[in-house]
Amino acid sequence: MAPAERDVRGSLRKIGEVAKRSGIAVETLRFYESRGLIEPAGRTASGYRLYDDSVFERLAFVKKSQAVGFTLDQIAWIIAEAREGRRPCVEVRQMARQRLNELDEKLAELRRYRRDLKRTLDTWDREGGKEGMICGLIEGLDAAGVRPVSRRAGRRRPAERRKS
Amino acid sequence: MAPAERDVRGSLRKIGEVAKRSGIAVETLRFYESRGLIEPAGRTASGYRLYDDSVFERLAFVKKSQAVGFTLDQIAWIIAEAREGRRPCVEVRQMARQRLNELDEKLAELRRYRRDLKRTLDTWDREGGKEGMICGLIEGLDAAGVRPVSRRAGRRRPAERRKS
DNA sequence: CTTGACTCTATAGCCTGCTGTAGACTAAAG
DNA sequence: CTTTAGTCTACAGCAGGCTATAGAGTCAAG
Repeated sequence: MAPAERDVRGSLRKIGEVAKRSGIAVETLRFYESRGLIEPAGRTASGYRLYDDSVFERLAFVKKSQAVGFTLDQIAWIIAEAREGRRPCVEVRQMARQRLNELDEKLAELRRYRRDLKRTLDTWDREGGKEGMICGLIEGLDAAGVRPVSRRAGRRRPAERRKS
Repeated sequence: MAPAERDVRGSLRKIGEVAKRSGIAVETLRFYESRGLIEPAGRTASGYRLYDDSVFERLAFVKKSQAVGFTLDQIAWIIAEAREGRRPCVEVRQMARQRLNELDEKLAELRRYRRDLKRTLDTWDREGGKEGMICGLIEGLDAAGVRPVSRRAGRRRPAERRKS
């Protein structure tokens, strides 16, 4: 069936084969192209994209960068820099460090959150729900972020209070 | 000043006051209404929403539920159940347990991820980047999720990204 | 030649929880 | 009465990374 079943290295592949071999969906590949992440080596007369094997390295680069936590925009930026002959390694390192910080924050937040949730569940298991209009389980919790009628302010996120 | 500066409990409040007191933006309150989370006690002749103080309890319920990690749809479901006279506590507990599981998975994944990233950064700091077409820092990493044509494949996780 | 898999472009939708805009009306202060 | 802040509805947009659809053209096997 597949016309390029032979594993000839160096041959040009159509998008479907690249998709199969890379495990990345055809539409995603086209999407990546639109985001400046990859580019076919050329096109057939009828417009089919043709890729050489370097696309796999490129895709690996993209995946690795995603694994570091970079956004597609960041990755596209890195690739564009490289294409213009620059070596964005310094910035890449900086970006990665920032990711690590964000990650630590997120991790700490998630741990706090998990601890609270566990505590909540344990409490529920021990005591069952108290009475409540909807579900005492929830209503028995401490409020976070809502001040019921007369408490001082204290927001966690600067997401409110703007005028248009 | 504001017409309802007096703290008369039991009086009806317009949406702006509810927003101020709850710390939740006006548009968000309307959005919550559209999602079945809250409802005004009534309307003025001219169509202004009027809330009694129970809205604060409701909003607290919503916030607490969000803190447990429930989606707005889940919260709306819980509220709807309660409105039909049922006590969805059993399901709530189940949902919370599931959240805890998801959370543990996510936490484990994030920890692995952080460890890898840290390792990557340490390596970079020690060795600097090797040569590479784009940035040896990244290209020196192990692929995960992409099989570059004929090298040993990646690891267990099937091309997963951490996502919300 | 027919069939069916494959590819093309362009565009819209998904997910979640909001956020913002336009255009019109209402309320309260001065 | 005028001004200005508040409110109304309806709908679009955002972030991020895809995913899907429509409608048309292409290619190779049978």
